[in-house]
Amino acid sequence: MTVDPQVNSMHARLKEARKMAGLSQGQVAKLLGLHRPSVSEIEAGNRRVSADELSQLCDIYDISPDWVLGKSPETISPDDPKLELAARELAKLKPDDLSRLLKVIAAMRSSNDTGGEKI
Amino acid sequence: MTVDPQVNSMHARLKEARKMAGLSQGQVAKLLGLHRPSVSEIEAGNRRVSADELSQLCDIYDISPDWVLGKSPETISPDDPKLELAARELAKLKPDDLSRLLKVIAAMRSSNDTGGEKI
DNA sequence: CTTACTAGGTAAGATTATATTACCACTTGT
DNA sequence: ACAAGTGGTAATATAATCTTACCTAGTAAG
Repeated sequence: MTVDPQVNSMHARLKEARKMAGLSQGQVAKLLGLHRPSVSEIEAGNRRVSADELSQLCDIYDISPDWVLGKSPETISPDDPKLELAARELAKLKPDDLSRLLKVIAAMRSSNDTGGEKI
Repeated sequence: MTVDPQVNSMHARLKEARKMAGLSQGQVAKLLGLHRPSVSEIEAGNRRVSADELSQLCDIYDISPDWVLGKSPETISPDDPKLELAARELAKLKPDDLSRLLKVIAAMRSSNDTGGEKI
């Protein structure tokens, strides 16, 4: 998802997630029962987000609260013992997600991957 | 972490987590920069919790936002065959691919997707 | 070029929630 | 009994959000 290390604030992540979900502020506002300016101010960092709103936004955008609040590992040092970390992360996944992930892995291995493209 | 099926609301989980951490409302209030009645009302479900406050509470109680918001995924049993398969596949990845994958995992965690879409 | 439509940012007054102080009851220890 | 600690709740002053409105930029047609 975010692959951009400069997206480090919650409101920026929420904005990014909305765009990734292909939704407008107005659509999100309607889903949340808010007015559009409220969504605008939230994404500008000028308005707080309640825990309930955060929960709904995570459902809408299909992201996790951990990630929105910056509790998920965002950057991994290239020379870490990454396999063990990956194993720990895998254990946290739901079975369906793990199945999806296996497909991602397969796709990665079979691609020639000239680098640079986002997931 | 979990466990009491009757603890199904966020404020109840926050109260439970505070007690598990062995803290009083007054101590938490001081750590959060709030007054004690605010903590009391939060745990009674009469006051909203902002995302920032939620984040701080998770740090203080050593819990995850996913759990507080009821999005904690079922974990896969450590001896799940799919987990071993995934680990073997991960070992075949190039380092850069693995780094990218870890980010995907972080974003994917606990997202509720019954939609069965392809990746 | 003009019109219309969509998306998004922002201002101002009305409305609502929170902050702050205070007082209450209960418990524990002196 | 007393004091200290914990937690629930009320009243009002304060701060936040809501709601409406107006503005700009971009885009697609006429």
